[in-house]
Amino acid sequence: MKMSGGVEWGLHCCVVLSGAGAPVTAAKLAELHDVSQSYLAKQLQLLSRAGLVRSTLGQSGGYVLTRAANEITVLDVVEAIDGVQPAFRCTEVRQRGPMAVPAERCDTPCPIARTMDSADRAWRESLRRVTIADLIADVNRTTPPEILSGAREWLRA
Amino acid sequence: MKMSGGVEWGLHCCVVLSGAGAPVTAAKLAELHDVSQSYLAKQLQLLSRAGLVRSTLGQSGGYVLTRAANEITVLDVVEAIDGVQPAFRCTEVRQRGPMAVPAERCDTPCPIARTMDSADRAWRESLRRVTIADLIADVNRTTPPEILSGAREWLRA
DNA sequence: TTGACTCGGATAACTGTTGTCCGAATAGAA
DNA sequence: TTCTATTCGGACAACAGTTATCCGAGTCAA
Ligand code: SF4
Ligand code: SF4
Repeated sequence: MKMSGGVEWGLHCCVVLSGAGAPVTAAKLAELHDVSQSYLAKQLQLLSRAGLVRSTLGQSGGYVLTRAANEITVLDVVEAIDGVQPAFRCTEVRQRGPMAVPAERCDTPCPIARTMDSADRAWRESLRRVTIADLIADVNRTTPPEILSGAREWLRA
Repeated sequence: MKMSGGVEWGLHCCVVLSGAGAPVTAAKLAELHDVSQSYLAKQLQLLSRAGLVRSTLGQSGGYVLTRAANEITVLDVVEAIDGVQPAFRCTEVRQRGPMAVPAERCDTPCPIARTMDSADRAWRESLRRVTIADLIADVNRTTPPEILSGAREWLRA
């Protein structure tokens, strides 16, 4: 089980975008994080489709957040990039084989599916509690100020 | 993000093994669930390595649970088959690029990694609360008795 | 009007998962 | 004790999903 690595990039991009007032291009973001700009573009497309960021075309274009940082949860980003379907997918094994349970008795989800679903919900709920604003606050507290201002300056250039 | 489909089979096998007093072969389990016996064997190997089941070779051999059903949690099975490493893996983006944070300042995990780790722990904790015995109790409650006894009889043959 | 710059979706390479096979080891029967 | 039928175990391919890339359509500023 492996989550898309693009989630990490997406979260970093949201944090950076929140700090920069002007639109930032995908190329800039890619260079700042030293990752493939083509692939990062794909992740930004996903964020755009989910309505988390808005893209501006043409010169001096780029990406901007559509909402305030405290209105975007980590779960929003994860679901935008990694998808919304849960990790566990039941294949209805109980309806196959010689001792199959008839389909009309399978109206209620089996205990296995319920357990997995409950765990998945706990996971998502945990991610929903943290917003981009929380991340920013933590970054501001733990990162040397000269690096923060330097990065902001580098973005503007 | 997708969990190994073998988890579902592994859980079903644990439930079945708990009901059968005698060792059950991989071929029987595969036919009962109507899945590839070669691939199911692979999953059973993983359960064996994790110490959840014990294999007996030779004639009248097969698999048996090593512990009581209420001593085996769903998390045990998941971790045995799907692995123990969390879905999110940090690539330390912050140490790369023009505005890299120096490595000596990265002693504490960043907020993103902490958030993901917390959610992963909540997920695992939720799975740890349910045991195979709980699953069995639920199955006994919701499955027609004739199918249960029929399956047990079919296994013996 | 021009022009250059932006994102967007369609297109390949790669890693991880799924599925299969045959050999080593064992328990029971002769 | 020997032999054989039967079992599991790890090594070997096929598939899918993820990762990475490219070029064209559309847009804003000059
Ligand atoms: S018993 Fe549960 S996990 Fe198994 S096939 Fe049915 S719904 Fe899926
Ligand atoms: S900031 Fe967090 S998620 Fe990003 S690279 Fe560093 S540790 Fe990983």
